[in-house]
Amino acid sequence: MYSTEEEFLKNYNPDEFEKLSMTTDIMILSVSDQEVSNYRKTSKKMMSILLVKRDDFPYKNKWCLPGGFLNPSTETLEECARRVLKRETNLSDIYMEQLYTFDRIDRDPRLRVVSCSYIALVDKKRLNQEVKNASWFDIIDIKEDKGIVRLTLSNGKEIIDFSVKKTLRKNSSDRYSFETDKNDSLAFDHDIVILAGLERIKNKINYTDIVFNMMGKYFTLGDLQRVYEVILNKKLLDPAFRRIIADKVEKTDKMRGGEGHRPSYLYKYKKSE
Amino acid sequence: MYSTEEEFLKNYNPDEFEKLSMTTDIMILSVSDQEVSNYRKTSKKMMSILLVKRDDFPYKNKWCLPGGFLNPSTETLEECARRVLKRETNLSDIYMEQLYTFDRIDRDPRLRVVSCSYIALVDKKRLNQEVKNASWFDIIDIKEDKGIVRLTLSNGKEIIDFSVKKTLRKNSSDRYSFETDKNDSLAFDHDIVILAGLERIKNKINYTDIVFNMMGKYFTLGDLQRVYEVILNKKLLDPAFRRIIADKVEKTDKMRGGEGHRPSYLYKYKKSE
DNA sequence: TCAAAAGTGTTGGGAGTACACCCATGA
DNA sequence: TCATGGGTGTACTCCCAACACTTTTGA
Repeated sequence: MYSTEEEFLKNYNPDEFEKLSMTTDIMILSVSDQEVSNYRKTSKKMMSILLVKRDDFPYKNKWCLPGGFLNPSTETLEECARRVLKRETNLSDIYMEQLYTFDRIDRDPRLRVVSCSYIALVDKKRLNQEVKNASWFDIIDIKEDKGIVRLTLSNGKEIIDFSVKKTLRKNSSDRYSFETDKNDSLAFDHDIVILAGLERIKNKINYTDIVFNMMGKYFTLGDLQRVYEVILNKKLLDPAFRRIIADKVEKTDKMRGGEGHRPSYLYKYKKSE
Repeated sequence: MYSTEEEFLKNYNPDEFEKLSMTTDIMILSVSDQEVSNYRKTSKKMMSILLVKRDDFPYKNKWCLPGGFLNPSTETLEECARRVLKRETNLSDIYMEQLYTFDRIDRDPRLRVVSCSYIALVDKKRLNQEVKNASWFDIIDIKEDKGIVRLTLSNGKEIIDFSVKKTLRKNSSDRYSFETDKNDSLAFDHDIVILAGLERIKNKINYTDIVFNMMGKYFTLGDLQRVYEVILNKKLLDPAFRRIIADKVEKTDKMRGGEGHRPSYLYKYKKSE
């Protein structure tokens, strides 16, 4: 192989190389409310991911994250990702960050594809456009047992599940590496992308303000807390939670009532300059 | 542009696309000792980065991170990075992790190149091979002022410096994005890669055991503390530091003396569970 | 003898945990 | 009236910052 650009260019012959393509794949994450029978209870929150149903050959009837090929002559990866995001949500101002570049050599049997994955967070209520083949899946269950994480997703009509092996990487490394355990429903390595994405959000929620990208302008502290709880996958104590987020939110004089219990003040996000 | 693989493949014509290439660029980081005059004092530690001098046209006499082109038909990005690492250090068991994928569209004026960058941590004392054109640069100064980070590097003969603008990304985002402020010495966008890499290490040192990849088998707690201090760029208090790392290290019965002050026990890394 | 680093004990404050409690609502 | 969530006060624990202090060495 060529080590320097000089060498590379000197020997550059397009036909000698197998063609290389890149895609961006985006995990668009939001939070949805599950309606509940008891008039007193608050609605249960769940994380949801936007998936697209494929109808082309090797992946017929599988679901995958929205994605698109990079056009190397006109756009950057981020621009490519934004283009996909616009196509799927019709919005341009969504929070988005690069997640990881995945490139298992056989991830697509037809082409050598390197995929740069992104995470996007959005308030589902902002979306109005129905996109062909796209559907929101709620994460109705996450179980972790002996390093195997099992996810169950549902879009109301169809239930899919898959499991991923989560291992600490060898030799005083840091985080986890993921490996498919069982996956019949998602195309490519998108099971891994989703797990890595959820892990990232789980970490970041503690030291950043990213949650507010999934909230509307006004929200109750109970709502906010339930979003935290579903992302962290654990119950939080009310007083503790309120103290922690106290300086990130601003109380308004609006209230929300009519819910079978004491009404609550609405808050809004307070940017800490 | 094509949105799905199906569309893409149907229209696939290699000549229509500008060729896309990928490289891996690796920030190989280590810690070096600066000899000191006073026989009592311990040697000052500094972070060092391995840079390669270029002698090809557009970058003649500029320095850059070691890197290499991906061969799409035979290797993954990680394998490509390991190949580069082996070439530069002659070692195969170095700690390495993916950093970020950079792809400014004009980062290389001759080709559309997407670069996937990696960080590698190594104990400099393990290296014996001299590599042509490669040289270790010590970070002799880091200054941050009004969002501009200025780095000064020296390899003993040559001093280079550059500065990078560090901004919080818009709209309740999380971390920083970097942008070149002034850079006459490094090729491509490697100033950004270095800053992003240092930032990553600085964060990770607190919640992982990555430091030990830069340490020899046996070390004193003073040495270890000084490595933390140079990475975090601040002084730590001895008792606090010892408590924090207490369960990560194991005391041995070896000692190091002959240094003009009380000798110290040597410790080794203790893998947790 | 003494400067420098090795190494340890003690105290105080701030953050998170846990629990107890009261308030307001609509069916 | 009462189940339910909204909302607040307080006591306790644990971690870490800060400081004080002793020990050991080579020139």
